[in-house]
Amino acid sequence: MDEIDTKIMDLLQTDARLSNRELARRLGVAPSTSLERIRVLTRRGVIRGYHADISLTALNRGVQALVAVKLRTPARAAIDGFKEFASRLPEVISVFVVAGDDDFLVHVGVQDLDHLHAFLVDRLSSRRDIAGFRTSVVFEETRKTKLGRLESSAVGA
Amino acid sequence: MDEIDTKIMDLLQTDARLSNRELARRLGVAPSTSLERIRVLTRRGVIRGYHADISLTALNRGVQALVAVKLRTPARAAIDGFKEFASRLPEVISVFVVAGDDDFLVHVGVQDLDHLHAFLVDRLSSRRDIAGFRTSVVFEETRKTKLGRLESSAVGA
DNA sequence: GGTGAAAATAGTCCCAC
DNA sequence: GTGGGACTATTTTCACC
Repeated sequence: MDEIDTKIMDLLQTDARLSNRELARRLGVAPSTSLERIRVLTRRGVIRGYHADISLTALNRGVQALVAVKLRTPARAAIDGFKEFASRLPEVISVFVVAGDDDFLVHVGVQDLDHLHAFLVDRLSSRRDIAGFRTSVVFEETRKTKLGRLESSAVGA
Repeated sequence: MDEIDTKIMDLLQTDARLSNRELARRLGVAPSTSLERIRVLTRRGVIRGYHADISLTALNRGVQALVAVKLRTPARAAIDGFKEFASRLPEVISVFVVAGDDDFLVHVGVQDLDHLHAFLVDRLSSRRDIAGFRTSVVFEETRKTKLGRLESSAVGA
């Protein structure tokens, strides 16, 4: 994982459709070299895939919310059960299994507030395994398009 | 926004590096047609970009957390100020400005729990504009790689 | 809007270093 | 692990439908 690999990750995070030729040019290596680097990074699971970023509005998901869910009995079976359930709902964008005040944070994207309401009362409230949930409607989201690699270092000392 | 556009969004969400030729083949249209469709979708802001999905572990971010932040005075200036601040921190993956019990939900990714601790006490606790925060450490994340377009419909009635 | 063919450009493999 | 070169494939434009 040297400087070239880091730069490949940076460049492909910014524009996954860069041609291999252009990638090689920016790296200062031959195209065959960058191609081989990409292959290795992919095989090692460093590059997990390439995805188009589609406007949520175009997907009829102009309204987003983060729903913190607490289960009645947060044991393995209940957690796995809810996780599977939530992941399959079309409104759900991502599901975080967490430690803290809650057991899950569910990121949902829906058409409007009526659909958010419907999601909460029809899909969540009816589940017996949920002790309760708190909903945070999203006003604005800032997502980093390019994530840098953090220094591998000890803290403080 | 017809069936072909929808399928383009699906296919490019799944694999942004699909060649235009292969895309056209799967759509059942000529390559020049799919190329033009992509151009229009991009110009209209439906396709926002193409990004490689890089393993968080490879980026030294094996530990993730969601931090719910409450400001002392959630007025415009304070909100914008904290949003700018949080977005610039290298540990931060995304920032949600929300309504509800909190003012922000900050998604962070760091090397380990020591670095999470350092992030919280060094970067957040020192800020005078923060009334408090709650941290949820992430055990597991399930993110949808392909987001479908939701039906455009009224709820209930 | 969509198509097909031609010209320009890029991807990929092999082999020598 | 890297780079050059040859071969193949893809992208892109454009006149036409």
